[in-house]
Amino acid sequence: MGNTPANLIKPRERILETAANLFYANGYRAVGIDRIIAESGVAKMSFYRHFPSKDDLIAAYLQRASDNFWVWLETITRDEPDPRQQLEAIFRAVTNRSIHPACLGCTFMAAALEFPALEHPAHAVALAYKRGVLAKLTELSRLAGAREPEVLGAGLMMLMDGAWSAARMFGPGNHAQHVATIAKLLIAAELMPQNSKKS
Amino acid sequence: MGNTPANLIKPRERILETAANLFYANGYRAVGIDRIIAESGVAKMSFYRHFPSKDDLIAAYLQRASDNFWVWLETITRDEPDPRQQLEAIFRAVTNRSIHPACLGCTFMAAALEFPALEHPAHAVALAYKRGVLAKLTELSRLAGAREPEVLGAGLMMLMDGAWSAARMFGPGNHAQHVATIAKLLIAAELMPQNSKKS
DNA sequence: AATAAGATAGACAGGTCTGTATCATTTATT
DNA sequence: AATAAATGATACAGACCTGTCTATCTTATT
Repeated sequence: MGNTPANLIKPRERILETAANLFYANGYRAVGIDRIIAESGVAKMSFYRHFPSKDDLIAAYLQRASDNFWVWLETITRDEPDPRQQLEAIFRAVTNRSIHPACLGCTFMAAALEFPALEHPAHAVALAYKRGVLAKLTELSRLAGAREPEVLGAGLMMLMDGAWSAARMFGPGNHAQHVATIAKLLIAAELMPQNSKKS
Repeated sequence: MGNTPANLIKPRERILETAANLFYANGYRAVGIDRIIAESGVAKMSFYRHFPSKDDLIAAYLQRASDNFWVWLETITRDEPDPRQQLEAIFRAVTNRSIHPACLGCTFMAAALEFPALEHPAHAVALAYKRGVLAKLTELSRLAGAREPEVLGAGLMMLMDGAWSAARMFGPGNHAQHVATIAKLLIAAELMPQNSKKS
């Protein structure tokens, strides 16, 4: 008895899985260690053996979330033939994810808001992730032939973060449903030199 | 002695002012009642006479922040002759604010992230505010002659929230500096029918 | 089978949080 | 000046939080 699948997974993974759900849905300060321990079915000392402190757990969770995101991005863009279509594919995926009821916004943004200090481990992991996304979008913009890749990259980045914000703030059925359309429009505009002349 | 200006302001205002600074900079759960009381120089019972609970204070603060925002928006758009230029003026102002060192992102977004339940008073006030902004941007888009005002309004809304996110996540000198350029580009694209044809 | 390592269970310490109670003092009203 | 209302200072209760300690039990390794 008691040989439920959950008990066969090692404690560290069970903790990270439980923490992921709780942190994402409720935030970081709102979720206590006791609750994570109770819901993951792990002893307190086992927890502190794997994670010296709550901040360490948060940082580990964010790192795992970051890794997961890059895998997700890779699967999305894998079959797209060129940079422009890769960008458009990314924003179709963002649309699909944003309007899904399970989407509760961006957990990295939540980390930055709850831990304002840039040096805080949680903020640092979140910032590294966001820097990576911005760099990726900028690089794809450059490869797609944008006149000002940094500007287009910044614009797409803001659209993406705005979509996550909409999901959290408005709940299901929010205006992030239009992000793919807007992104496509923006890409088209920045790729046509006649539209990007200075004022 | 002790007649410093701060002591001449009524307790309720001192509390709201202190709470504004602390909540905006640190978040809501991270700031305790005791700290607000200490820094505003008010007795605990005076606090609880004006605000029955911490949640009431948070809601009152957010309502005041919302009022302040609409005043700010009014001053920005007052002298602009037409809807399109009003939109562009808004995003110039967003740029200026985002890149300022004192900008720590959007306090309403922080409220939505720390209080996920849509029914929570803090989230409710934040959501009402965001709905208002989205409606305003959509209305200006419509008046400016956008083919799909809801799409343009949604896009501008996401750009704005993305700019606030950038400010919080990256600190001073972030990619929100390009939001005015991007917004202008997007408006131009959506106002020219040949660019908004369906795929 | 013997030994070492990891996990469980629960009590516990020290701190912080929200909110209440008590009582003296200041300010405003009449 | 007398009275009512608002504020100040501080102690306190009860809950919760992070992290530690001890002692028992299960699982790997050799």
